[in-house]
Amino acid sequence: MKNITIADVAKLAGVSKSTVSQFLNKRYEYMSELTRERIELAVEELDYRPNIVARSLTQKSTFTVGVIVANILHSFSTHIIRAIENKFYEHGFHIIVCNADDEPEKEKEYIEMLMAKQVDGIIIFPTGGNIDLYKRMKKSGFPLVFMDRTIADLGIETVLLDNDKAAELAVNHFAESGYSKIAIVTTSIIRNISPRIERIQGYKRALVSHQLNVNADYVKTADSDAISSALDELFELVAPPEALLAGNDFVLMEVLKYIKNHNLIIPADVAVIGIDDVPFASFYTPSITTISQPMIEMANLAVKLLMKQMNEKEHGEPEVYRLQPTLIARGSC
Amino acid sequence: MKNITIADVAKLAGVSKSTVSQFLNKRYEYMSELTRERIELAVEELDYRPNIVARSLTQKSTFTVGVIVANILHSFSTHIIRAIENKFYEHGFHIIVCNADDEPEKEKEYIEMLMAKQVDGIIIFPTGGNIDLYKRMKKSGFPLVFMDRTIADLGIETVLLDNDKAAELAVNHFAESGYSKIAIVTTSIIRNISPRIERIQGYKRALVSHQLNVNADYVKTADSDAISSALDELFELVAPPEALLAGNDFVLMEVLKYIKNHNLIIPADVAVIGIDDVPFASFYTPSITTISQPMIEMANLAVKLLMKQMNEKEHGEPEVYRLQPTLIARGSC
DNA sequence: CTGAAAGCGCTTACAG
DNA sequence: CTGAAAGCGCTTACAG
Repeated sequence: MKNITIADVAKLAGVSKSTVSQFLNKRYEYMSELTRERIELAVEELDYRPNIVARSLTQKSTFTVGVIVANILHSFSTHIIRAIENKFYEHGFHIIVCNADDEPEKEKEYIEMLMAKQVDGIIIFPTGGNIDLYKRMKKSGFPLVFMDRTIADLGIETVLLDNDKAAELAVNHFAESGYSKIAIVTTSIIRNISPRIERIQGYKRALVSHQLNVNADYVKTADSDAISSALDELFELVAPPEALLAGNDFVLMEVLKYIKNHNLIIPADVAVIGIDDVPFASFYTPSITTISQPMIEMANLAVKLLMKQMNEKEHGEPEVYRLQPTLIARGSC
Repeated sequence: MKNITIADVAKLAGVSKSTVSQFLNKRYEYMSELTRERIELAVEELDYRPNIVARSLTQKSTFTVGVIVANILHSFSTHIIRAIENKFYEHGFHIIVCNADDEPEKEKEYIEMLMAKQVDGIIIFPTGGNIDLYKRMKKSGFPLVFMDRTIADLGIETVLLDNDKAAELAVNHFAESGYSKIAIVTTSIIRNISPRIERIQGYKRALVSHQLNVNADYVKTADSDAISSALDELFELVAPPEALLAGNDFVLMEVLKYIKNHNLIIPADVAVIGIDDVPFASFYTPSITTISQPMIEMANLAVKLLMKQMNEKEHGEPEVYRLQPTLIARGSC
């Protein structure tokens, strides 16, 4: 069951390996009709498939890129991965998906493994825990794009949501519906995960622009498993909030669980808006008003930027691209 | 910015490439303490990383496996991918995730690309549209495991849910709650996608065992976008069903949308059970009774079977493994 | 228009 | 205990 190689094709077609290689790479210009046909036949006959590993070794390109997501369980991550995969498929590239599980250590191992595997570039949802490594990659000119999260002063091209704006849209909507006691809940902000920080900033700024009080008690950050008790604290306040902005899909689910368990009514007791347009938003009761991210565009842009880096030796000034969120008004506010 | 290779290390350490290679592969037995230390230092000094592509070429193993899912948008697929990835990570393997998008043509391209890339094995959620190709792979001894769906008479190792049992659990639960007008809705069964067929069979068998009528009008199969009209037909029957078994997560979502749009009450107007324990089941109103698949075990088993095939030349008799579902009783029935 | 040769960066018998 | 040589399956100048 030995593999058939270019040598077998060459022998059968009665030409040299070089010529077969030219054929495989569709460089027909200097090839006689006859030669071409004979090779074509031989390839057919042997059902020959080029070994891409060997090709990669000579060409210094594996036609594979890595995608390391911080946490694959976010519906955002899954959708982005899918869109990235789709786009690269069009270009004949494969992606290797890695899940850092929010652990910088795991992220580091993945980066090293991917580079050892000679991937042509990497898209990372950075955990933020490997600054030195990011710097070294950047310095060595390795094609690299950040997604979803930005890290200050690194000069790495980044695609992310205009998070400030996302929070602002939500607060505007709450305010226009007459709410003034508006709280925000996000997952943990250790390691300064940028979207969370920016969403809180945007929330505060928007409150101010509506001449509303910024109440520190109304800003909660907690790990997934502690969100329920954070909500307890919120609702035990003398003046509990009447509107809740959920910072992402995890938080939204925790909020909805909490509301259900405490027999609260949306929006009569508390209005809700979630950032990330989760699949069930439209048929939940009541339907949930959400802020949607332009995921396809974000994915396509990241792919485009990475491809550009892979194709050009000269890298331009890296930019941070902030795409615009949209509010989808439904029944929860 | 030239890459540093084993030759650079050898030169710096003052030994041959062979010896460095021995070192890298941790074959220290016949190596003097001194040599080892010098190589260690040289590797450190140069920050040398082996090129895995080159290694793969000689070793005929890429330490990479492919996973082709029929449709990545099912929450089941995502969870399985995550668990597979986790398990392979432990073994030092990477996975390349491909999404066939329910298109046999795309599945075929992926299989060919993965094999050209010399992956060590593939786990497929088969679309069912490439029987000849599956056969050829099997015949050539290429490590291959099917997940979620089985294809008759192919002799390929398969891990899937006991689908018959899944439907039975649901029907039992409906019956015990006093329902007799029980319908089942699944996505399209063209190409004989096995879980759908088996779930319908299990449904029928369970009805019989409860001495209930098997009413052909109560069995609906339709593409995602046609489920809504299938439900119309169901509810326009002279004797509309009072209980609905949703064949998977897509169907469940369509069912819930439909129910919401028509102002029906669960379970008063219609009881609902969904196969696949979707994330929102526990906090939906009412909470949704579901049939849960043992996803982690299924993933781990598939990995184990594939690893076994990759490590043994002699393949034993391929088996079909059906894992057991569990019913999670909640408020919708 | 086509082929011989060198090279990509490793590993693997084999010899000493 | 260590090294020279061949080989993995391709591609790429270069020569003719």
